[in-house]
This record gives sequence, structure tokens and C-alpha cells, in this order.
Amino acid sequence: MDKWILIDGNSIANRAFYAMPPLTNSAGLHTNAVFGFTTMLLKLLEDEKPTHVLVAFDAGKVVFRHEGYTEYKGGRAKTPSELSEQFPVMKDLLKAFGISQFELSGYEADDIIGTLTRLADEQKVETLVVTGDKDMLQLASDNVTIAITRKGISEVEHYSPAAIEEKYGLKPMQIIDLKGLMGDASDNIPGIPGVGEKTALKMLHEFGTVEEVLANTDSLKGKMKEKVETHKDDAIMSKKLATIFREVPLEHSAEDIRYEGYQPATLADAFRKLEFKSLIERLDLNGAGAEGGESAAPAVELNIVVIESDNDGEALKDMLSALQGTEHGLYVEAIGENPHQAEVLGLAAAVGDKAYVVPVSVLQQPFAAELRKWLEDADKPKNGFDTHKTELALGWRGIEWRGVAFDVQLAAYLLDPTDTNLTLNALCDRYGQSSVPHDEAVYGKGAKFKVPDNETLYRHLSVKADAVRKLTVLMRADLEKRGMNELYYELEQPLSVVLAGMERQGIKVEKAELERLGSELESKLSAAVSEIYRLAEMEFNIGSPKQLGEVLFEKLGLPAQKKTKTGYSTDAEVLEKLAPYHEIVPLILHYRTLSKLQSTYIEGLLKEVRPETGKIHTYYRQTIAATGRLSSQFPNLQNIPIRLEEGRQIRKAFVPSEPGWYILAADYSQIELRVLAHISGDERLKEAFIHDMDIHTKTAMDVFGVSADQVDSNMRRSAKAVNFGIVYGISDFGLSQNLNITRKEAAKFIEQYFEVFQGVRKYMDDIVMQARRDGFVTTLLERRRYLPDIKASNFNLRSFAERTAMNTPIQGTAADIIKLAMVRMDETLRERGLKSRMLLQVHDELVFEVPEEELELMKELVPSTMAGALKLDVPLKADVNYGVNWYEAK
DNA sequence: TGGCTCACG
DNA sequence: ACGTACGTGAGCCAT
Repeated sequence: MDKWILIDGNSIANRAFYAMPPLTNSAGLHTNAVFGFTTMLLKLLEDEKPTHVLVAFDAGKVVFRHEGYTEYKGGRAKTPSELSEQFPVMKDLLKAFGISQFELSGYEADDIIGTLTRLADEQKVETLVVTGDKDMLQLASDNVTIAITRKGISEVEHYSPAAIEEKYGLKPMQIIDLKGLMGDASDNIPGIPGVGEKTALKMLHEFGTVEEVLANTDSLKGKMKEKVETHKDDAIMSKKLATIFREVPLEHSAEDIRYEGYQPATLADAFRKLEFKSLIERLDLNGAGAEGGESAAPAVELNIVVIESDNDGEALKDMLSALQGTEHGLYVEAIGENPHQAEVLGLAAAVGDKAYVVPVSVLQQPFAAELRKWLEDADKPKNGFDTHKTELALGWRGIEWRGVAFDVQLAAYLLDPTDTNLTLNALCDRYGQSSVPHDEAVYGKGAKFKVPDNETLYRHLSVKADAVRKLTVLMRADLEKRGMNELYYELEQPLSVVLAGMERQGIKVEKAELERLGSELESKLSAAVSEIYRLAEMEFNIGSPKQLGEVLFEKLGLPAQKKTKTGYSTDAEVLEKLAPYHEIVPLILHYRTLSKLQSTYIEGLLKEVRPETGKIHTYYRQTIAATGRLSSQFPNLQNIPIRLEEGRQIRKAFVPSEPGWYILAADYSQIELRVLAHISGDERLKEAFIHDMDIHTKTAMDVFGVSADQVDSNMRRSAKAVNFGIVYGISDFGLSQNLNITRKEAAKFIEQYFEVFQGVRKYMDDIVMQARRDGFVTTLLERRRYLPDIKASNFNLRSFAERTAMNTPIQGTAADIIKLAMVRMDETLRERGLKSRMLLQVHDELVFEVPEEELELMKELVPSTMAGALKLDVPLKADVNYGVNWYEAK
């Protein structure tokens, strides 16, 4: 079966150019559009496995559409030279790929593609059109799917005729009617002024085509009628301009676009010229082409010494003396996502042009005692990568890794906390270092994972250690430059050690208690299931949103609320609204609650309890959250139920690990709003916290202008929602959703809030301006988050960035504060020789286990340490509770 | 593997 | 006119 891919070259190149950060090769040639284009192409080839591929380009100045309308595409800014210089490069690269490209004087890429899709329809060949231009949706058919780029270029959304129907309620051909009515500013297609997408869709749903709309203007009202009638001709012309011409005189046949695959050598040479090192790695082209494998090798050839047996005592001595200074890099390879269970393969150390490798089997032998002593010596500084994981992986094998001086991964996170690819390979690319091979290329992935032969493995570890050595120097300087030394060395680095301690300590969980709750749930579940089947008069999988949707909206005929990509939405919000219509609905909500508890919290947690100790050991990730918060995995202990009593019972299973001890939990009171009071300097808000008032009640008093005893529960609830909204970066829509009120009412609340809390309004305005000016926002401890979308022309992207600008300093500063408290608390417990142990962190809460004799002390010490972690213009406050389990500590 | 749903702060 | 509240992780279903 043939499969064609037709790519709109100009459109994709444009998208790539604006989506990618600037990038040049050493000759100064801009390459970002080429790079983006290429990554997208590779993904397409891999995902779609086409038999035929064509890239079409616009050609010539005079496009036939100009005849009769000279302003077509007139308003468009001139293509910047940084992009136009990349077109010839792109065309050469396509040649190297062996991919055909068409352009034809006087026609646009759209028309060429339109013509080929006509052939595809005639021959019934499965075809994918790839473009950034929604106009192309008009080409969709049973054979032809349109892939539209979104979010840059890495992702595409596929549109079949059914998908278009679902999203717009239109047939593919009606897309040109849509454009005819609403126009397209980017192509200078006028449409009818004042008609946007919403209005246009409404008209088309009623009348079907531009012509029918124009013939029925009588049924329109007032201004709209007038506008449509005065711009009849514009609409007709716009429709014509938006119509893709599908009869281009091509002198080619389908055979001309057959794709046979690329020649590795040719492609390797082309990539090398462009300095696309990561792509060479990705396609494993190192051995290919003119330069053979040399280019991927480190600039200076590493001299690798493998320490394999006790005959290598001398080499080991060399290694240890070389490691005395701080100019080194260490890398410990620990395989597996969960560090508590990771398998350690070995350790490599790079100093100068030398690398020493110690396989794990050797590391554990008697003659390596000196090395182990060095690793365990807190006074011997070590530079590593993901040392948090290393500490856990080695720790479970009896080696206490201490004395981390610098961690390249942690530093990279602070330098850009939104970076989701914190691998050595990616960091080397970003910092212009010679590339480290992808782990996937060395080990394979998934079921194909395999440790390679020793030579390959040792080389890989050496190259990584060498990369750590080089990146350490660069990143230390970067942290310094950004004023982040204190954040790194005084907070995050020490915290990493504190976290590892908590994780290894673990928290004791009573399996029997979970099992007891589990069997209660089981009987409630089976009762709910049979009742649901009875009311539905059929059996189906309640856990399948698809089947549930069919039952609710088709069989039972309940009114569908909103839709998702794949069908009816059945989330809790929808079901709440449906509850009055049918008694099955509350049962389904109940079923959802129960099955969530059963699968995630009973079965899920039971699987994580270590049989030897009865404990659960979570793993806090310190390099994930963009705001600086921690996250918790394997299992997540930061989302144990509390809001509903049924789920809260789960907490009864979390108990102290020593008999007679207690669980003590302390949480910050309103930390985010206190932080907001501090950074905004708003006098009223500060005043409220200085007097330790109930903040939601106080907000209600001020916003509604009433006295404390006049605030009813509804007013307080609204005020609470407004306070939440303020922290999140408020929008009238968001608030209206949350409170189930109209947008207008929500907007009024917000306006009233800002009238009263003018300092907060000023903060919100200032922080957005600051983000626009600097490109980033910071927390009190100089944690930084970049907001590249703050200047985006796309409303959505920009609005999102603005809300993030408002929220991140607040959420991030709160994260800074509790992290400080954790480091202090750990020190204090140690210094005072206390037995109490810090076990968990849940964003604004710390959980300890405490022996009876320390209870009185800890009840005072924990909240005072938390409150004193950072001095603000308002007091910080923490409440403390304790009990025989986590449930009782409330 | 991605989408949906839902648990937490 | 645009379509949203901020930040996470896990289980299950459908593909």
C-alpha cells in the first residue's frame, strides 16, 4: 500500500523559523529553520513510513491570484533575510535526503499540493498533507488527512473530514466559505469586517455557503445585515482567493515523488556541514560519510584507564591522587527510573584528558576500599550529574556518597527550570560541547534494553564523566553570572542531601489497614456497579469514558455538555450538572471516587510497600517543577486524599516506624497569600496578616464593604475563590467557571478586589511589564523562570505567559521558603541530637515521626523553624498537629 | 502512547 | 475574537 506525504515547504519553514531559538553554524549561517524543518521531517518519516514524499515551494513573484486583486498577501511583512538565506540550504538538504521538491512559476505550494491530492483522490492513495496553514483543510477527504502544526512544529494535529466536522461543524469544502466570510489577515484576504470565526461559523451552520449567506441577508439583524450587504463583493472575492487551485499543469507523475530512503554518507556530510551534531547522533551516522567517525569523538581524545582487578592497585592510586582537586567530573551510571531500585553499572572519573572507569563489581571489592573511603568522605569535593539519584542508588548498595560540590543536572535546572530534557546529551548540545551519545543509542530502549560490551560501556561512561567535568566549569560561571550562587550552594545543593535522607528513611505503612479499607471499598464498589447496571439496563465498562458517554448521552438521552477530542466529556464537572436528570449520575460519581481510591491508593500503595521493612520510599524530584516546587514519584505521596472523608481514611495507614512514636504534621497557613502581601507590599493585605485575620473573611469584608458579622458563607466562598484566582493569575473567565457565575459578574468581583487591594493590582501590572522587559521573572531567592511567550502574538500563548508571570514568583517563593525550612530543620535535628525524623514534604506541609519524649519540644520547634525560615514584611505562620497516624495528625 | 480523569497543594 | 484559572503524578482505556 502506498502512502504519500505532501509538505507545504514555505509554511513549515516559516513555522520552524519562528518556533526555534536562533541557531547558526560556525560560518555564521542561520540554521534554525532548517533544523526545525529537518526534525519534523525525520519524525514524519519515522512515524508515517511513507512510500512517496514531496516538498512543495512557492515560486516566482506573480501568483495567479494577483490577477484581479493586487493586495493579495500585501500586508505581509517581508521575509527576514535570516530566513530567506535558509531556503537554498533547505533545498540542498532535501536533495541529500533524496526527497523530491516541486515549485512552479506563478503557483503557490498550496496549489501544487492541491493538484496532487486531486490525483490521490482519483487513485485512492492514503495521503498526509503537512502544513501550518488551516486553509489547507479544504483538501481533506476520505483519502487525504491534513496535519496542522501546533505549538511550534514538533507537534501536529491530524484533521480528517470527521475531525473538521467535529471541530468546526463544517465539511472540508466549507473552509473556503469560512475564509470568505472571516477573511485572513495574514494573507490580506479581507472577508467581511466585523465577522470573526464565531459569527462566520454561526452563519455557515445556518446557510452552508457564502452565496447562501448573501442570498439570505434578510434574516440577519441590524448592523450585521448592513455590513454583510456592503461587503458582498469582498466576501465573494475572499472566497475565491482562499480556494486552492487543483489543476496545476505538473509535468510529473506520482513515480517522481517516490521516496527510497536516504544514503547515510550523503546525509551525514550534509549534517556535518550544518553542524547538526545531535541529528548525526540520533540517526547514528557517526561512521558515515567523508569524515568517518571522527567528528563525534571528543575534541581531545580521552585516555581511558579501566580499573578491572586487584592488579590495578597502581592505577587506582593514580586515580585518587588525580581526584584531589575540584577540576574533575564524576559519573555514576544507575539504570532504572526509580533510584531506590536502580542498578549501578559503574563509575567514571575524568581529570584532564584522562578518564578512569571502575565497574561496580570492582567498586565493591576489598582492594577498592580506598576509593570507597574517598567517596564517603564529605570533605572530598565531587562534581557529578544527578547526584541525588546517585546517592540513593549507591546508598542501597552500602556505599554512602558524600561531599557533592557541584551537580550539573541540578545547576541546569536552576538555569532553566522549564527544561524537560536534562540529559547529559542535551546539555552538551546546549553548551556547545562535543556530543555525548544518546543513552538510547548505547543501551537501546524498552524491551530491547541491553548493556553493551565492556569497551563500549566504559567509553560511554568516560565520555559522560568528561562532559560533567567540562559542564561544571561552564555552569558554575553561569550561576554566578545570574546571581544564583546562594540559591544553588546554600539551598538546593544541601536540600538534595536532605531529601535523599528522607527518602531512604521512608514512611511506615500498615498493609493490614490498607487491606481492610480495600475490602470495604470492594463491597461498596460491587454494590455501586450492580446498581449502575440496573439503572442503565445493561452492563458496560463504567471506567471507559467512551462507553459511559454512549450510555449517558445516547441510551439514556442525557444532554451532552462539552466534548473532548475523542467524544463526549464525562468529567466530574459535567456529571455534577447532569445529576438532577437521572439517578444513575450520582452513582457514577460515587463509583469514580471509589475506584480511584481502590486502584491508585489501595492497590497502588500496597505495591510500593517494601516487604522487608513495611515502608514506602518515595522519590522527590528536585528538577521537574517549573516553579521550584518538588514533585514526588514511585509513589506520589504528595497527593494522598484528604478532602473527602472516604479517601482521608487512607491516611490511617501511615504510621510511625517505631512503637510508641507519633506522626507530627505542620503546615504553613496561607503561605502564598502572605508571600503576595510581602512582594506586592499591599498595605491592606499586610495589615490583615499582621493581625492574623481570617484572610478570606477579611477579603469578603473589604470587597463587599461589609462588617465581619455580615459576611455569610457564600460571600466568604466567593472571596476565597478570588484569592485563589489572584494567586493563579486571575482571569474573569477562570473565576466565573470556578464560582459558576457569569463572566461579567466575575469581572466585577475582580475589579472590586483590585479597587481595595491596589498594591496587588500594581504588582500584577508590574510583574508582567518586568517579564516583558527581562524575559523572565524571579522569586525572592532569585530562582528564575523564563517566559519566552510573554511577547507572543498568539493571544493564548501570551495570556498563559502573563498568568505564569503573576503566579511563579508567588508559588516559587513559597517553594523557596519551605525548602529553607527543610534544610534548617535537618540541621537542627542533627545539632541537637534529636531522634525525630523528617519524612515527607507536601508543598506547604512537613511530616515527621517523633518519639514521645520529644513531642513537646517538636510541637514548638517545627512550627517556629518553619515560620522563621525567611523574614518577610508579614509574619509567617505554621500550625502543628500530631497523632498515632497521619490521619490523626489533623 | 496519548487522552481522559482525578488525587493533592 | 481569541479560550483559560497555577503546579504536579498515576491508573485506565483505546489505538
